[in-house]
Amino acid sequence: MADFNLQVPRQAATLRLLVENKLRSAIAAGHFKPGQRLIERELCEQIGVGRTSIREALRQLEAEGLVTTIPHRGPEVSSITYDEARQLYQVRALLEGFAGRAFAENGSEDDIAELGEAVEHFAAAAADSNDRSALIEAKSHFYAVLMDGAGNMFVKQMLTLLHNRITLLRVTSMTQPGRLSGSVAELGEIYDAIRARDGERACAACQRHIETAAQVALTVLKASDKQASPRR
Amino acid sequence: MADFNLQVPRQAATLRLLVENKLRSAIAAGHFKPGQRLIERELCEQIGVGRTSIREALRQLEAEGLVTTIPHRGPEVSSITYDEARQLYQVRALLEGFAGRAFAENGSEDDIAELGEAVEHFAAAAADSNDRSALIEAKSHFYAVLMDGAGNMFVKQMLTLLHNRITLLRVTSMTQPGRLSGSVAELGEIYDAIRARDGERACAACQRHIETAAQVALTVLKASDKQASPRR
DNA sequence: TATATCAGACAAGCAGACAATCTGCTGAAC
DNA sequence: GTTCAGCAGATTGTCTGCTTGTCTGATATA
Repeated sequence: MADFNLQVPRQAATLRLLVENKLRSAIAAGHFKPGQRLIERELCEQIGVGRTSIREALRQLEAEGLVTTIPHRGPEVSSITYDEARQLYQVRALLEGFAGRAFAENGSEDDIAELGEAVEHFAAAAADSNDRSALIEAKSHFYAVLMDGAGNMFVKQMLTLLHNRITLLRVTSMTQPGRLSGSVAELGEIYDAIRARDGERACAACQRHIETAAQVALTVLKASDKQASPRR
Repeated sequence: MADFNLQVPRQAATLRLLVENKLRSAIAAGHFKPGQRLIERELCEQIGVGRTSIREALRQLEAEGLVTTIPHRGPEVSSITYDEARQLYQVRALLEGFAGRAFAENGSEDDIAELGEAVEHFAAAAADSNDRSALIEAKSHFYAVLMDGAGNMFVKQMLTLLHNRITLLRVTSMTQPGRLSGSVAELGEIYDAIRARDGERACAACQRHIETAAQVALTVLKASDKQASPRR
């Protein structure tokens, strides 16, 4: 954490990136719902930029899987079927398990210390039950530290992608009553295993964490999922 | 394989996709080398389309990691360091292992039969040592069948991505003398394990296959890699 | 009722223009 | 001779207007 602040303003430019992030968070926040069409001209007006920037940002989101573009009809927010969600969680468990193992085996002491702090922050946020955004923030930070410490940029990239798509589900396991303390315990287990440099255990703990989350999310999904929208 | 041909012409449109594929294969073929700048106007002339299409296609490739865009300087073909290549092969082994296991456990009999054919084709192409393109074609087909049968679209997506980026290395393990028969044997092992419905063995076989390929590729890379180009 | 046709909506794509920024070079000051 | 300011060229970033192709739904007709 010693060298990250000098060059940050360097990439601040490019309107396109701003639009991209704007749209991404709007989708994550549920402002645009899955299946909703995203009409270029409307977005131009709402965001206040030209069509070029909008189109290119949409192309980026399309590549990430957040929006689906139907030729000559335009982009819409991707929807995700029950089955896809299941697959998604499978891959996520696989990758996070790998990240956990890699962290345990190769992470620096500094990384581990930072992870410890992240766990504490999360626990603190969980205790203060009425600050949801802080909770989400804390959890994101935990994952960021975990993925950075794992030292594999591809895993990080892919997990970020998967994470974005999971937000499409609008189902966080944390929204379920009683899950919160479970989450805290699970993150704690991950941290313990990593601190002990036990790769196997860290991998298993990460996977268990995701699998538990998946179970909760999929149950909720199944209940609310009459049938999925037809594939493109 | 019974229902894939009626709707294929349906997506033939969108100039952007054509440009995208054109560029992708040009990069894969080594026509554009890592580090080379891609100037929009030149591409417009070479391909014969407007700047819009070029830019959007480049955006897609950027998201895939094939090109890197430096703000106000433009896109260039991504280069990949030795260390990144190592990470890349790690993830690939992880994901292909998963795919192999999933195929063994959930693949249909039809899928398995098709995989068998793919293996045979590859072996035949390997025997005829002077048809390189057929060899590459056969190998791609094997992977395509493998990933399809695994039944996880995210894994497939990610592996496709990784595969594209590996071509950036311009180092195929198959280019090494003597590796070819090894490859054939390894694919055979994968097929055997899957046919026996032995998930563990299939997973291990896939991982071993990638690890062997990685070893060869990384050795070659290390020899030719004085130092990597500076990160963006 | 069912089919055919038409109009509107909208993305796909092109062309041209201007602004912002990077890069390298020239020339002047020390 | 070295260093730095400043200028010019190159190239992307962004906007705008326009044309074309395609889809959707409504209207008209058999």
